[in-house]
Amino acid sequence: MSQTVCRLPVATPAGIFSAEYTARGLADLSFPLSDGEQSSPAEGRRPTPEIRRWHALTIKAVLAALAGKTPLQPPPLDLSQGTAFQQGVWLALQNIASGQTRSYGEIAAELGKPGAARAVGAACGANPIPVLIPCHRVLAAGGKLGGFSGGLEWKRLLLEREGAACGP
DNA sequence: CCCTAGCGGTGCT
DNA sequence: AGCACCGCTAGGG
Repeated sequence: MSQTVCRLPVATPAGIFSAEYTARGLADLSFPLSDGEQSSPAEGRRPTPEIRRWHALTIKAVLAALAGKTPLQPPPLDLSQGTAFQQGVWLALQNIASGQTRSYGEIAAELGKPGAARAVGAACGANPIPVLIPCHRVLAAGGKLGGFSGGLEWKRLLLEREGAACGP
């Protein structure tokens, strides 16, 4: 269920992201591949008019995020592939304003599971839509940077662009 | 700084 | 059921 309908490129000054859509919305956003390998420009079925509309929103939102601005209207997100816990985490992440940060433990507590900081980290790592779902705004306790599946350089860059305090 | 124990969720066997 | 992962954390050298 909820298969990928098509994959489209998102060109930015920082490289070409890749967006995957299902009938429900944006389901995956990948960072630009490391120098060298190219992804095919597009894959899957030809985008429907609806998906083309969503994709325009995706492009705007990603560009805005990379510029440190808060995108006004992101596309609908299809998070149905996640477990209930992961969806809870991803929802909580979307409530962190640009420039703000939380710790993994704080997110866990917010979800009523105070001991689940590590699980929150795992859920952040499973976030299919980085940048738009701002998993980079979650730091380790004590203001330390913590990890980032897309590479810590991205985490630092995104935090810096939105003027967040990140680490000593 | 390092190391250790304990933690919750997830996926594989 | 068991087990081995993890973007963690608190506590102790």
